[in-house]
Amino acid sequence: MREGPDIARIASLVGDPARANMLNALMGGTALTASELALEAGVSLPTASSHLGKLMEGGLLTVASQGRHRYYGLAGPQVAGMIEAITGVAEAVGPKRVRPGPRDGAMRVARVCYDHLAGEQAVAMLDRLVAKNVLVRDEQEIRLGPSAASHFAAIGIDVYTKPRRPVCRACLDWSVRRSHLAGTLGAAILEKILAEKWARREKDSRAVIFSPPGRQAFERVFLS
Amino acid sequence: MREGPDIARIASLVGDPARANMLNALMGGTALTASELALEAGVSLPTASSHLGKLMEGGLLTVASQGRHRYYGLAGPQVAGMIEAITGVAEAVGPKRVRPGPRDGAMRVARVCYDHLAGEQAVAMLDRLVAKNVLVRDEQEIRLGPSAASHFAAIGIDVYTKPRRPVCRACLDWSVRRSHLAGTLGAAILEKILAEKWARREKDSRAVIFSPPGRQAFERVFLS
DNA sequence: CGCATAGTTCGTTCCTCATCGAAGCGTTCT
DNA sequence: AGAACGCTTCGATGAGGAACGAACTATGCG
Repeated sequence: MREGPDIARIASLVGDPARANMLNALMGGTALTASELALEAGVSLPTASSHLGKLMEGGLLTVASQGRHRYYGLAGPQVAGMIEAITGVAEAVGPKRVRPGPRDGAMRVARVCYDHLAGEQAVAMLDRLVAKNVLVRDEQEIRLGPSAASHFAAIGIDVYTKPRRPVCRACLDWSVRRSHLAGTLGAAILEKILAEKWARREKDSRAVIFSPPGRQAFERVFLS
Repeated sequence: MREGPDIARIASLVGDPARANMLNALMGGTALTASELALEAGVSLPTASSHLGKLMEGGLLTVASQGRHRYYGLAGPQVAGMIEAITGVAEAVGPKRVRPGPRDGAMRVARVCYDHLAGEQAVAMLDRLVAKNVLVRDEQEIRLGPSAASHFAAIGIDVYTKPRRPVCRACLDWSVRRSHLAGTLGAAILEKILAEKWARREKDSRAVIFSPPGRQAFERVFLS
């Protein structure tokens, strides 16, 4: 009955679980591809595409086509602010969850994020690689350092194998609120971790469980 | 897939047009009854009751029972802030409507708000009544002034006829962002306006159209 | 008590919209 | 060119939920 801006239209866009997950994933500021968002939301690609279309039409998203990839990002700080506000209310009225406590401890420590490792372990690893100057952090971007090629070759990872995708990318970690390493290099490292059987994936979950010796090996290689 | 506060749940509560209208109506800060909100949202009472139940369960509303009335209000400033944020986005991305222009001119000038008059005419009327000290504004409340009884009696309105409901109440006008007069007195005045045929109601709309002589009469009685 | 008003609950109907498989485009790599 | 990949469009299916009428509870009035 009332006139005025169509707040129901906007709110209902955020009101779908799949779309909410996508928006949440984009809150890190990094633009993501449709496939990544589909995984993030837990829906198929066609479904994700449909959702993205609606979010675009609603003006909540922008898109940048790069080759055959389409990078979706939040339309602006105002949209991000709105999501923050909604999150605040949801937190306030939501089930009084125990303080940052170990809701799902394993997930906080290490988990899969698309095709690479996320969680405390992943954040620590990126920190260490940057500290050792193997990787160079430059604002939003991450680049290979001078010793990167030899450093990773020693571990059995060729940083130049799949040049199609960006080799490195920063990806914001929801549990730690800091970045971890994505891109082909991040994917290769996760692949190695699983191939060496340092860790196994929890069934039907994104959690990654390290075995005690596996953890030692990982720390020796990436955190020393 | 992502953990975290259930933002979709909250957003979907706001995402229904009926509920959005209710929340919008409550943004004025005045608590309203279920019937008033049903009218505001343009739905039947049972439907409104169901919506209110959901908003309560979601923690967005509080309720205060007074006799057989139940006054619903926003749960707090955080909720109001969230609605503001959503409204901001909706305004920004919405159809670039012409500046406050006469979207529906008649509605801005005068319309029905539940059982009383709203719009520019109503706001002007309340201003004038307060200026003449017939009514006394005291913060949120409006009370009868010393000359109120005689003043309204002269027009043929008995301010003491229906003591069940508050005689006066402030109601925020969405188009002008200022208050107009609600309560039994507000209702009685609207009744008189229609009874005297100073104005007629637009079919299927809340607009109230004054005839030229009717407008003069109204201005003589209430705006002089 | 009986009647009126305010609100909720129940049950049914109906429609929107999320979902996915299959197929269709455009890009990139070999 | 052909194959692989990223993404969108189309069509069919299905479930959730918004809507209202009717019946029920609760409060107030005479």
